[in-house]
Amino acid sequence: MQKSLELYLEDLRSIVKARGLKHSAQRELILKTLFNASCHMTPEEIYHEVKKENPSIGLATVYRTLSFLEKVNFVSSISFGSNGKKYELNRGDHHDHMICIRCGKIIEFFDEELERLQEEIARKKGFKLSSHQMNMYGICQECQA
Amino acid sequence: MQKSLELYLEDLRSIVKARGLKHSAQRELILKTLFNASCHMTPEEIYHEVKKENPSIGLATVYRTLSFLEKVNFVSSISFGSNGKKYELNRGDHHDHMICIRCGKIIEFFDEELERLQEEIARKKGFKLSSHQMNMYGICQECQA
DNA sequence: TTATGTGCAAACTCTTTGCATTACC
DNA sequence: GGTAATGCAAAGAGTTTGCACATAA
Repeated sequence: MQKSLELYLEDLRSIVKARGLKHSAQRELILKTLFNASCHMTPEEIYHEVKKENPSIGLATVYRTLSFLEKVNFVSSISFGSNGKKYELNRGDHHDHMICIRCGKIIEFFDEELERLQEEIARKKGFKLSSHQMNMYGICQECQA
Repeated sequence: MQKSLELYLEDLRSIVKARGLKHSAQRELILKTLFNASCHMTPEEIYHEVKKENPSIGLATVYRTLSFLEKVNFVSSISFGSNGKKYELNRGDHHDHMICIRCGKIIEFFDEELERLQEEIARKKGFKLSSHQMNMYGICQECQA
């Protein structure tokens, strides 16, 4: 069962309240946009999407909100070197990424053994793992054709 | 046995010649700097280091050279989101990274099972793997103290 | 009323590019 | 002599910040 948008919004409101911050329509709109997204989005893409519903929103608000949402663990980002980041909503189902170097497509996957192995490697080095990111670069099935 | 600087330079010269390009002292100096580096370096750090030996070198040359060296697989980079990249010489021994989110230290590691698992996951998805990058974020042993 | 959030524009950082000049082959 | 490489400065892209105003509590 997937977590609903309503639940995300409720959780966001609790966090906002708990931190003594204020409710904001923009923040919720950005969260909603990420909820509806079927793929990873750049800040610019989010900005354009959000503008459809609220034309007066500023790009800075998108950046500020994304930083906030990442800090409170609502979203994750993937870095693309000097080409910036892409964001996605944390849907509770952790996964890693295969990135096609030809068409840019991102394929998500989850592998239990991989997760277990990572924990083990970190433990061996005395490293307290908080998160990880595994990116596999290569050519996807379609682009090979 | 580690590959010597001389060998790196020889290999670089063959590649340069094979591509009909020209020898350049700057390129070799940058390669040498990466060879001597004990840790990952930003373009800026490389620039400052290289400047000690050749004060007239330009930052653009560093960027151009790093792009070239990465393209011919002499160096690898790690992305730090909007904070740019860090480079390291490819010493033939592939490894992954643990990055301390407190002090920024990068710990390298290699795990055979992890490598094998990655190949397997890619194969299952019909993905033709060309490289991967596994970054584990957390707190290193010293910072935990 | 008071502090947070916003929108705008300017500032900043990292990186790339255009161009005249230099260096290699 | 011809072409690649360089150094410089300017341009670009992505992101952050200062500030006045708007808005939630």
